[in-house]
Amino acid sequence: MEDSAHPKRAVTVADVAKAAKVSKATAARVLGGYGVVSAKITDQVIAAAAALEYRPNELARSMSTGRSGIIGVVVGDIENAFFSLAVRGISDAARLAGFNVIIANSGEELAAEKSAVDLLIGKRVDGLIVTPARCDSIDHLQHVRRAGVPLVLFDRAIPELEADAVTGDDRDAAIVATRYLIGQGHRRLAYVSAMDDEGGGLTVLERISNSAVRERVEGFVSSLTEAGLPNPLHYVRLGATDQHHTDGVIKRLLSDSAPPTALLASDSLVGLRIFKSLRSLGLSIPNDVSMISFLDADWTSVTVPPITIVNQRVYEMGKLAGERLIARIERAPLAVEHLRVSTSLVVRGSVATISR
Amino acid sequence: MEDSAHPKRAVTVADVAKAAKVSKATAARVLGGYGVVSAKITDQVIAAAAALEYRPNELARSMSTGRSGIIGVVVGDIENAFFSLAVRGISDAARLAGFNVIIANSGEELAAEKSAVDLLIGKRVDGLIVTPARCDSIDHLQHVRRAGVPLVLFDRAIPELEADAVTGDDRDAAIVATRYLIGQGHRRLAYVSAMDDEGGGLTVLERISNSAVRERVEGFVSSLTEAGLPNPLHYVRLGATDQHHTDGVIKRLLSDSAPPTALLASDSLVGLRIFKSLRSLGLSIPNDVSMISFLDADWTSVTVPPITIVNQRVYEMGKLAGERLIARIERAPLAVEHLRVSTSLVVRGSVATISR
DNA sequence: CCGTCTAAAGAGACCGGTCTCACAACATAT
DNA sequence: ATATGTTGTGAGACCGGTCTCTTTAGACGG
Repeated sequence: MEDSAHPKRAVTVADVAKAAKVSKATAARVLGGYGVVSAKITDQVIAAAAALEYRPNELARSMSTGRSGIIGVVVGDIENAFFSLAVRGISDAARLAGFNVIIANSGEELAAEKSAVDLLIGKRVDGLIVTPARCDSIDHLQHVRRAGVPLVLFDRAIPELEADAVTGDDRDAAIVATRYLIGQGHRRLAYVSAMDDEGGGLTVLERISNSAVRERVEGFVSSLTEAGLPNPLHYVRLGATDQHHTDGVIKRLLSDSAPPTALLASDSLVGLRIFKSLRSLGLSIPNDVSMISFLDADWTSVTVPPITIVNQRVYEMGKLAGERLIARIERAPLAVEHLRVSTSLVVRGSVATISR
Repeated sequence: MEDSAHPKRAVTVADVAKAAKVSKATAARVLGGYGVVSAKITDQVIAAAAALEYRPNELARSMSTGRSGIIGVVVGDIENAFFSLAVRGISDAARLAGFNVIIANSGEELAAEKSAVDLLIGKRVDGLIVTPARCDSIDHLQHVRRAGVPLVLFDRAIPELEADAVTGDDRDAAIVATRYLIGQGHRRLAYVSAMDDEGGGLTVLERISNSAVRERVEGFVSSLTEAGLPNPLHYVRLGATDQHHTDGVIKRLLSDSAPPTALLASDSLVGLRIFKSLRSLGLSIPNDVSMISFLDADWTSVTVPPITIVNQRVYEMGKLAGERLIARIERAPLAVEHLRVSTSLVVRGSVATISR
């Protein structure tokens, strides 16, 4: 009774050709929309195709044309609003140009990233957008370039790799946020990131294998230095990977003999965790401690107080990355560029003014 | 200077075979991991493959095996936390079984959904997970079935279509939430959804072409009826598609001669918009009006008051859908089932108790 | 020493498209 | 009339794998 009894060999051009009583080549010309065919034969073929419910096998098409019409995207974590917004931007750019998107999650793990890249290359994607988990391990990306597959890095740049990158202007963003805090009278500022905190014996900066975070920390540090504040790295903390760890990080920061009066959260997930940590400690924002988060996530505008944020135009970043990649796919010779999308500070209510 | 000068014809089994001085068939056996090959030759081939940096062309592989190892997912909007969580669940299930995921956005538009489905079928995905934008237009999905491609519907069921569906237990969820509100003394309850409000001359229920929303509204209505409350559809409103429209919907609801005392938001995006609407109207939750939202979105736990929600286990739903699809792909004969993932009410602070 | 059996390797068809080339039919030029 | 050009169609190679079938070589028995 099931029509799935016959595993239903798909209808091919040859089938259509036979039904329309023309050669396979002719049917293919009509169906593929290339070459020249008379109007009469065209109609015959189209009618036959409709009757048989012909659907072209894109796989076979890709095989002979060498183009798959797919762009591969490797992100850290789709569940993160940052990436889902970016993916949306990429998808929109792709759709506009007739490309499709295949997404792989790396979970910010190098091994997963490598295998995802390998797999996408295997699928013969026309191009690749990658958020590199680490900026210090580039073999697999080097291989992408050697394979001749267009590559655009997203959110994080790797100067040693000759590949386009689309990032936010992280250094500048951190500077603007930090200067703002200093301008509001803060003198002890902390920077909190979710980066894995593993490297033993390395300085904080050396441990940051993620260019976006590093640039921000550098901007943060340079602003503190510029303001003549001592020991700028003292309050830079990594490892806010989940709520539990964040609680620990925050508790330790605030039990310092001279605790920071303001916290800068490296992304909206960290920001949310910090917010919850502070709340569970019974601390009031901004009276007890001020904070600024990156990314205009949903939650930041509905808290009390609403959170002052660094607005990263992530959708635009994604769209730009998509467009750049497609440009590279369609007309190859382009100079390698690092595109920076500017950010802006959105002042809301989470920063107190400290009077001396 | 550029190595991209040579468009770098990819390395094939034939190349590896030549380098290893064996036949193409033998090299393919080693590289494809099938058949029998002596240890010595195996080593030769592997060495040659490594030297040439051979990467199999999955496209060609899929062509001959008939399996692509890809499952296609068509969602309404990846930017929506509901879908990105679901996609995460699907991806995890897929990865575990060695499948990859290709994602397409329908923007909840039927035309986009159709073309996405067609395209994925063209790519010869091994199976399809679709969130149907409308439950009353099923030609394209019927075609998926006729093409013999396994299909699982997500979030919304279509009984007329013989296809598996994974949804939340929407009816029950609405009943639990509604009864809770009634139990807290509320007598005038509103239900607000983001569904497009287009159909002229139809009753509200007829206009809801989305089974999840319809089930919820039905549950909502039946609970009101059960409690003996009059005119249960009076406060059911569609069209909260963006902030502006939501502001309008809320304003109109609350200027009713007998305004509702509690609002039920159909999803977390609507919930957030309602929250903002109420705030901009200067109304206090829950003193002036109570609300419950679907989905445990980030923002719901950090507002003041935190929002009472219906917890949909979306990740589990996604994972279940993925697993179900894969089961169907790998061992076809399975009865069609509608799997419901139970939900639960998480009571927080957005519902007031009304004493009479 | 020959025949048989089996393991390992090679030859080549096939998947479903694209695309080059050959060829037929007819129009136009000489 | 033949030479040349144009247009539409057919035949078949090709993409890079898989996989079936055939062939070769070595092991073993009698």
